[in-house]
Amino acid sequence: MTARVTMRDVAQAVGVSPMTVSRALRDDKTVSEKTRSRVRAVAAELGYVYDTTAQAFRTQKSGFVAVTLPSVNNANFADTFRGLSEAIAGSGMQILLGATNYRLEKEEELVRQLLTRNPEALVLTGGNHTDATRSLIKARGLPVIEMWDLPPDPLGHVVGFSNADAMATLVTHLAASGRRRLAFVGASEGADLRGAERRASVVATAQKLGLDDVAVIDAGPAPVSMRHGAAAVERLGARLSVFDALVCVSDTVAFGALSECRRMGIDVPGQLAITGFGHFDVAAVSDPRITTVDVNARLIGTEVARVLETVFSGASAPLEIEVAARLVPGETS
Amino acid sequence: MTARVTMRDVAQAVGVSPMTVSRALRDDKTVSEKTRSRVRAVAAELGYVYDTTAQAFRTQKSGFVAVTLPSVNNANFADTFRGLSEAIAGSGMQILLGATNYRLEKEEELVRQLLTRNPEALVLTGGNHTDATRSLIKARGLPVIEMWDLPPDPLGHVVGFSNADAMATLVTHLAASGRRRLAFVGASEGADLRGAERRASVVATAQKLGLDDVAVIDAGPAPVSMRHGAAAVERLGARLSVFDALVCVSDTVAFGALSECRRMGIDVPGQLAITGFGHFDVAAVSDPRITTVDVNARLIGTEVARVLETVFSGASAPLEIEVAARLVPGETS
DNA sequence: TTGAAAGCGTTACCAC
DNA sequence: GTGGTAACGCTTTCAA
Repeated sequence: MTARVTMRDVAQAVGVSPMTVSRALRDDKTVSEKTRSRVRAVAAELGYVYDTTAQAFRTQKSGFVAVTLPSVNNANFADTFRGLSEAIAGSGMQILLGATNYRLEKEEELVRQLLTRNPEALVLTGGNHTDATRSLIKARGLPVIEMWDLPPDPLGHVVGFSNADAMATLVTHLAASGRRRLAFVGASEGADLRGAERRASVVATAQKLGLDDVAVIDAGPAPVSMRHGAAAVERLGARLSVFDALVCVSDTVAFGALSECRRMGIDVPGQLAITGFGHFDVAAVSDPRITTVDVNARLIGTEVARVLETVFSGASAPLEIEVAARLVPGETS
Repeated sequence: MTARVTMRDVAQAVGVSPMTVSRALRDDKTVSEKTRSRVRAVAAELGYVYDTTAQAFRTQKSGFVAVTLPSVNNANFADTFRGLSEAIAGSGMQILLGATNYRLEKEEELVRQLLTRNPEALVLTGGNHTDATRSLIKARGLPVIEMWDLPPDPLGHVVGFSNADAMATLVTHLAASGRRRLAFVGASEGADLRGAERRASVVATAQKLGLDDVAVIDAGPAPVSMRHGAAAVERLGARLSVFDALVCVSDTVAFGALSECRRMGIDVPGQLAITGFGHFDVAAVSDPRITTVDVNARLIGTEVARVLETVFSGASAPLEIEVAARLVPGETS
């Protein structure tokens, strides 16, 4: 393991100053064409690797955007991440990713950790944060984007949609086709805040439309998966006949529920409607296709990238970008 | 936006030297208990945030582990990432993640970029890399782990399984239950290298067992999704009756194929067996459950973390850890 | 078109 | 138990 090759080494080999090497490698036009190509050649030959850490230190610009997601293990959030990564790639920014596991305390810990890396911006999922998280961020005064939600009191920029509105549309759709006895299947109270918003909206909308009181079925701790959806339906067993629609917190839960219904010989949508949320592949491909809401997860990522560009180019007024969530009727309702 | 609070500021406020602050914040026992708590209190009061960039620069240790994955948008790789993140969290290492989109040239570009951040180790998916990637890494002499494969000529450590063996087991299973006319459904040649290994193994094993020649069905460019699986079956139409088993490159493709078969009224597994790969949730939950191979994606991540710990604690001999992939019989075969 | 000097915030090392 | 000094590799700034 030989010592690291630095600009100084390259400079020595070429017979110029480190400063000239620095400029040459950045394609600074004030360096003569000839010197630039010499420097490039020698750098390659010596196996020189640029040190971004040193650059970040010197310029006090890390080139990092810190991002927290509840989980990568969720096709929606993964889509957002991909949209963001790909759209941001050109700008030379690196994403520093952390998963909160749907827990605000974990988010706080993560933010604390991420801030020590001097990110130039912070992207958070959702509008709920601990007080400590909020003050950490405010004290730092760096650009923040909250996504996947439309928080009433945003920390900075926002790219999201109204989970409540989206769910209201879904319930209205169910009511229009004659469903009146709804059950909401989601995670236990507490962890999944967007899920909780959806639940509250289902309950409120049903009430407004004069439907029966919504039963809330606890499918387990967040994140709730396909298995949780199936298990919840299995546990309900015969009591399922009380309902004529199962409103699931996500497509994964809905798919689990749908599969279990098949096993139990329940006719979907004949006896029971099932709806999901998120427009996951599984909803579009399953037979029957699951009625769901497309939240445009990928676009959220892309839009966040656009906001970041705006921010880095000097703009300052907080942006609020609402991404449309739309009903995608399937064959389960 | 006030100037950044540094150790110097804290030192001044406490009335000690920056050096003492540095030690105190690291809970160095040579600093008196009293001083340590004073320093902590003042640091909190001033809103001091530790600068990891400066530390990384000074110590020449970045605290980063660079990881490349073909895609985050794949439950298997996401599981590996999660296993790795969670297991590594305690060590204080941060993951620097990049997605290659299943392309070696993109991997090369990523590795180049990631290396400028001085990662202390590099974790790559698969054993195939461009020559440039290989020499970049070798020149740097940093610990490397290749995962998800058992490369014949590894760059360093390995945590993986044999895609070929796993697939051979699956084909043997199909042959044992009387299937003889197999079709392999996967991505187009080129991109998905683990997929290509699986394909080759299916073809070879079928030949060895005296089955009919395997038809290779191109479901599209990697990554192939549920939709691709469904579309491939739809395109086959009546020609599907030529086969008695569909061996799919992944569970997502298998699920798409299964759903389309349902729509077309094809009896699975009566007329046609379907197998997947990866033990995704969808395989275990769907009705019928899909026969698949559990590759223990999460464990791969955990084991990579263990190897990293070993490496960071000073060990040097290349480790090769084989993670068992096992057949998970379902109801589609 | 090129170079010299200074410094970003932290810590290893040695001194006291 | 604490402090002074120097250095990590780069780029800003000013000078030539």
